[in-house]
Amino acid sequence: MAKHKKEAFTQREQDLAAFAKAMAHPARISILKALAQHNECICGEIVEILPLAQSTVSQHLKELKIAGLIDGAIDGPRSCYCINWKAFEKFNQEFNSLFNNLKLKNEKACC
Amino acid sequence: MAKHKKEAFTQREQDLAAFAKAMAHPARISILKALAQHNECICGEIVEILPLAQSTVSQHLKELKIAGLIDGAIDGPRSCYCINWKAFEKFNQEFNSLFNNLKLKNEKACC
DNA sequence: TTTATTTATCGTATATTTACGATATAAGAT
DNA sequence: ATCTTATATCGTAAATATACGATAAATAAA
Repeated sequence: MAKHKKEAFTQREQDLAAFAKAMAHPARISILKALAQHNECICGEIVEILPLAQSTVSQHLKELKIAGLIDGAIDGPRSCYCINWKAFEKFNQEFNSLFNNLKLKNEKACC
Repeated sequence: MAKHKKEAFTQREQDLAAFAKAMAHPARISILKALAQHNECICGEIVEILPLAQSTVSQHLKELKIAGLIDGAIDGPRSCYCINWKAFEKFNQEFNSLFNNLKLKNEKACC
């Protein structure tokens, strides 16, 4: 009885949650940061930046790619990743429309 | 060998990841949305909104509270929750400083 | 062709998350 | 005092996530 009930929620809720989930690990934040700081794709440097085994980094990269936060291209024996800015833009909009717009009205906390 | 290595990352990375993790489930997004739309605390209505058992909702609320995204006050037999706007403000700033600022420079994707 | 290099995937052990029902707790209502 | 209502916590089963080493795959270099 631990089957996820994610289908029971709206698509927007699921999408926002999926984006958040992709960022829900410091290693992935670190990867995203490294990619965001480079204008060009990074190929192998990421493995050296992170304190994790190569296979683990590869797994994190895969998750980020599946979630759509990064794009990747295979370039010979090496791969090439970069931030998918469109996905971030969409997340930002969703996040703001959910919270920041409401914040202006409801600034005063009640507990 | 599945021990988390979160300590190996910076505090900011861990904090951002922890915030994202709290939002990484549609049920919690739904709870946050409901709370954000109300200026006053919702007590029991949340359980009725969600398609989940009362105990499960309570568990999600607890996670959100521990992560600091919501505040809660016990008021007799019922509880009272509301958004912690300060935490959202902080997250927004961190997120923007990590990604949106960089985005302006690196708009052009490369793969 | 063989060898080296780089990255992805597989197998697997452990940890964490998710969900539920059952039960405890705490205060108001009767 | 007892019953009702609202919420939290416990126990637990199943699902997912995390990490690593080993290995595969794919190209470049020799």
